[in-house]
Amino acid sequence: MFTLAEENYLKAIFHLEHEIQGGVSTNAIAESMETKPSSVTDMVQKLAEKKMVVYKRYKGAQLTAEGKKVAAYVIRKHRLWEVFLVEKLNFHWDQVHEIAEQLEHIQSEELIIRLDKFLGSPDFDPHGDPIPDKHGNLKRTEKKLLSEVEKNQKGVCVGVKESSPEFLQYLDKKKISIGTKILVLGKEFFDGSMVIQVGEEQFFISIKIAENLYVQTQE
Amino acid sequence: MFTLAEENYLKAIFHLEHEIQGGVSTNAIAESMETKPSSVTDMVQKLAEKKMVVYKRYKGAQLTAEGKKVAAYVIRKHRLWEVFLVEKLNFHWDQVHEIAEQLEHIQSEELIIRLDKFLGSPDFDPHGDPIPDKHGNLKRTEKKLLSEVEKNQKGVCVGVKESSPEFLQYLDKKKISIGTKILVLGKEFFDGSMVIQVGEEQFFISIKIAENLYVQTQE
DNA sequence: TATTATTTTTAGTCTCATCTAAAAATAAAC
DNA sequence: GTTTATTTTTAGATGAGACTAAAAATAATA
Repeated sequence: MFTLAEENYLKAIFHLEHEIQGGVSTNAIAESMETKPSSVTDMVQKLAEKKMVVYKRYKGAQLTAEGKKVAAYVIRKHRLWEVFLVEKLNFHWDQVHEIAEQLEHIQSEELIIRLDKFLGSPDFDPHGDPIPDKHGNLKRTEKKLLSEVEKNQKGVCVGVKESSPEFLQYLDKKKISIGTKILVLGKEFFDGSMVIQVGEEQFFISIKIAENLYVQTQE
Repeated sequence: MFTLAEENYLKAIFHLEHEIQGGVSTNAIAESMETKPSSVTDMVQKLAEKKMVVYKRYKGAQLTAEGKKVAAYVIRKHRLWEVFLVEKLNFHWDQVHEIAEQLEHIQSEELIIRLDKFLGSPDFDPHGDPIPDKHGNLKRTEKKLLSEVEKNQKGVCVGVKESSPEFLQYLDKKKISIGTKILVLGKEFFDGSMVIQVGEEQFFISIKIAENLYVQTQE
């Protein structure tokens, strides 16, 4: 169907389209993929022939509906594998990206159907990013930083922004992991520190913690 | 380290060395890989430069110690993934080969260490083939067909020779799967049929069944 | 042993995905 | 509104890995 390189380009363009609006520039793609602009031009032209992107000289590339679908499916595979690596093989959040980069290119629809079921059809990966469904649709994400949550509001931990070993160890100690419910009991204007409740425990956290933890708030 | 193509060649040569003795011929490799002899010559020369095989013009190729190690590791990965697919994702024996062909090339030592542990460090894959250990050593295998097992001897089912859906369904019905202990109660010279015991059940099987089931006999 | 037949290798070509260097188009600055 | 700067594209080259067709070495046969 698609080569490894083609899939990587589609994925990169998909991500860039969510950051910047309109056509994605050749240079932007080249930078995000650590390759040369001339290589990007070649590949984008190839993808245009395959109707995966709309491309006009000097005007950048835009994914077609079909291109979006393919890209979202690659991302779906990537994120499902990340869940597998963390939940089943006990990898840490920050160790799984490179491996998932490889696993995302395995070709087998059936494999992904079964993997998804095996993992309990998760909606988020270990970094808190939403997993596209089989049709390429993303769950509308209400993901925000814990520091943005108001007093007396609840959130479910869905990932981290920074993932240094020290931070992850801190979270382990405080029994915070994916799916953990967090209630904000108080918020100090002066330094942004918070008092939160996790399970039965109530404790103080600094702004540094709150700014590096993603939660999904109940709507 | 090694490209996908290189790994596949090493694997193919490894398998062929176990079938025929001495150097493996260019033609044999080409046939087993469904490629042309001229392509094989090219690659074998490349592998010889990398000291993975010993190669003399017109004399075939032979794996070096290092080449054997690399090949065995690829096979180890392949078979571990097959166990994962069958045991965890509930694939059938005959559905997993193609997917494992892809998964075996994922590069991450840590992944395989953890996958192995997750699966309980299995010694055999779902087809009854032994899984090389991390050093590339194969468990000396006493694998034989059930039809070769003598009266009053026991064997542990380790795989199937043929794996048609009908046969697998038959085995399911008789509650025979990997790890099932089978005792041969009687053997008919005339047609090779047998009476065997599986669990508490005793029943009759034809030669056709016995010739397609691999067991490991206790030593 | 001379002569076929087979196997294996060489030589040259092709595609994919990348690169460098140079040209062309667009954007920014004076 | 020219001129400079930046971005993007073309042109040509490279390395992997495969192929076809032809040459060379080995094996089989008369």
